[in-house]
Amino acid sequence: MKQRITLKKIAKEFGVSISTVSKALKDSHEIGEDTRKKIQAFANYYNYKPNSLALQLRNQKSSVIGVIIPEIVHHFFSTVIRGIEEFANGKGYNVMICVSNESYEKEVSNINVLTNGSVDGLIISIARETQENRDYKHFNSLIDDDFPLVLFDRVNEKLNCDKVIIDDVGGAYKATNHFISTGAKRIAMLTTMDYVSVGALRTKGYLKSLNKHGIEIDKELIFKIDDHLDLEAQISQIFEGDNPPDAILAVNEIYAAIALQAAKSKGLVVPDDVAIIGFTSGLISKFTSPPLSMVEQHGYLMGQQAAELLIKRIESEHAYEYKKEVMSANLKIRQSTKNS
Amino acid sequence: MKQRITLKKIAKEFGVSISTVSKALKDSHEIGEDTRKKIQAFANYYNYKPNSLALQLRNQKSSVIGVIIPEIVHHFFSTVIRGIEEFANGKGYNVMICVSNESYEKEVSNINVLTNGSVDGLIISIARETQENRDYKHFNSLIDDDFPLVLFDRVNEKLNCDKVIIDDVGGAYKATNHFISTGAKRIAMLTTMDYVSVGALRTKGYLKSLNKHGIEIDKELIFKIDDHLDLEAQISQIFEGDNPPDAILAVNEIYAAIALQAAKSKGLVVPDDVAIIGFTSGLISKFTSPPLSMVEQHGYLMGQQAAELLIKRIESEHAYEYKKEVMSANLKIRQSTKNS
DNA sequence: TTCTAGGTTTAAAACGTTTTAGGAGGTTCT
DNA sequence: AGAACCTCCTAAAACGTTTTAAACCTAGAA
Repeated sequence: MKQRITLKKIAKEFGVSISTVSKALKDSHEIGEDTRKKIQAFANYYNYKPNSLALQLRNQKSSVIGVIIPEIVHHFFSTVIRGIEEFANGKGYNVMICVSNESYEKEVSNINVLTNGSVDGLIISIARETQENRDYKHFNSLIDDDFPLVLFDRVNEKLNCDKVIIDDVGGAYKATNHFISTGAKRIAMLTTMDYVSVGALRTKGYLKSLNKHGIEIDKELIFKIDDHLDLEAQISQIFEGDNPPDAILAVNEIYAAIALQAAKSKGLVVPDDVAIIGFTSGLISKFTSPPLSMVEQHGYLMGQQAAELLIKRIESEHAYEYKKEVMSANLKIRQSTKNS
Repeated sequence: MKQRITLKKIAKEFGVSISTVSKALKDSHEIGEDTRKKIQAFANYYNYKPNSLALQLRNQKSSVIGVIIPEIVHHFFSTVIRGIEEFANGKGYNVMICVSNESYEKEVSNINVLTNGSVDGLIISIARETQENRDYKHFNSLIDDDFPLVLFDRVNEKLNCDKVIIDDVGGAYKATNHFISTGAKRIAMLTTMDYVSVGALRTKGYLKSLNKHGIEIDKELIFKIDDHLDLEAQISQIFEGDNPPDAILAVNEIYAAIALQAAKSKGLVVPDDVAIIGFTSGLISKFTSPPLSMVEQHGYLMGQQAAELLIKRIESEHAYEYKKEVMSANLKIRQSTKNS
């Protein structure tokens, strides 16, 4: 790669000092007009751009935001990144992405790498393995150092920092209410293992709705899927019992789509025999047949919110109390549910 | 945020010089054992990490790879990023993502920001608007400076740099052959405007197959969709003519899925009345009914390839000729096509 | 005693930038 | 003539690190 032009080289070229060049390029009145013009023309010709590393070092600020997500090939997360990216860019920040790949190890090492000065703050959604282990010391040490940190979607309530989450309880509550009001009697919950925070919260909303309507809870109707095992096999179990559900609330888009396929392959008609709602932010649900009713997750807004919280934190001189933003989750009815 | 500990502070603490501290932390034999141990213990206690900005400045190397993609909420691109991320991390690099949002302006400004020293090289997929305008001077100036650059998927043949592309011609050729061998007579091509490089190439493969089989080309069967307008409306036109196609090759997953919906809403049976194949890398095609046959795009491998080419280029001392890697695109038959 | 060798430590430059404080040289005012 | 004030420019410090060259001891050898 060709050597880039620096202030030093320009200074040498004209036999002036580095500071003269620096000021000339800033159009400072301290520098005589002809010197200024000469230097500007030269710098322009050689396409001078200040080295941002040097600037960052001097200013003790990188104007880069680090983002650590469990997985990037995932519609929801990429939507969030989009929101972060857009908001951050508008404020003059760039975005550096790392993927923890759901691994505790990698989450820790990503945090280590990014906090070595290359990043002014961090936006993170916690890895599955970390939630499983309940080991949050890497986050706590960040917090102890007052390092700007925003957690989103997969958060831990005990961590003392800014957070932005979806109203998981509310979304599941609304969905379950909708099932009940359209006549469903046996509503199944298709969820994750308990340690995944969103799975637990959505189940909570489901239970809340059943309770409110005085419907007895049947544990046989709560299916906890293990992501490490075969999804299709586990999900098709739903229809094996002798008293199968007439409605299914799925904790994410893939589960919902697989449940739909399984139902159809059992010869069941959706939504007449069984209605389905999934939490989603993806495109799949639009193209299944019938298209899936869903609880919409506004990833884009979530990303914007997270970036806004983070940048405020980065740019504020003094400490202030941590905020928790809750994004509402609304129901989008398509054809996998009956009309009320 | 708390001030981070630096060599200078440690040096002050012990009344020694900065170089002593630096060497002590590197376990250099030049430093006496007791001094070394003392300093190491102290640094460890205060969790000293070298400031990477300072290192980057000194070493004239950031170990960061910049990636500019047209859109991140897109299964194919996020898969590519995943491949880049994984390969780059393995080689000790981090990844910085920018989204051009298909805009020429933003592509230029992203390149400007990233090449200010914050990034050792760039991996880019060209924005639609840039392809539309045929204005590649920002790329050419990068190339003139010998700045490490790899283009992927949406490339321009005239640009003199490393490239990795999918065998678009071959993929479309195979898909069209499959249609012909399963008895299709009127094969439609559902593609983009000509300026999108992949659209043009896939159409080329389609034409090549027709030519080889001595099938006359019917321009009425080539539908060029304008991404700026309503997709559903344009795509449903396919079935309006009085001699509609019995097979459709779609240039991407969304077009294929919409074509499928349109066919079904016309009362056509897929694949009996009309067969469909789409270029895809997403999840949608798996969950439509019937699931879509597809030309698989190996985004993950593509990302790895791109990262490998780039890092080789970054780390090589001397110039060498530019490479073009072509990833093969194979056909995955599901239920939207007849069996041969 | 003086020299040498070896062990331990430091000064200084380098990476590229900005900024504060000040210096040179001229003009103007008293 | 001397003071005061411009205009134009520069030196040097600062950000945090690594590394080369050199300096300072002390012990042992001559």
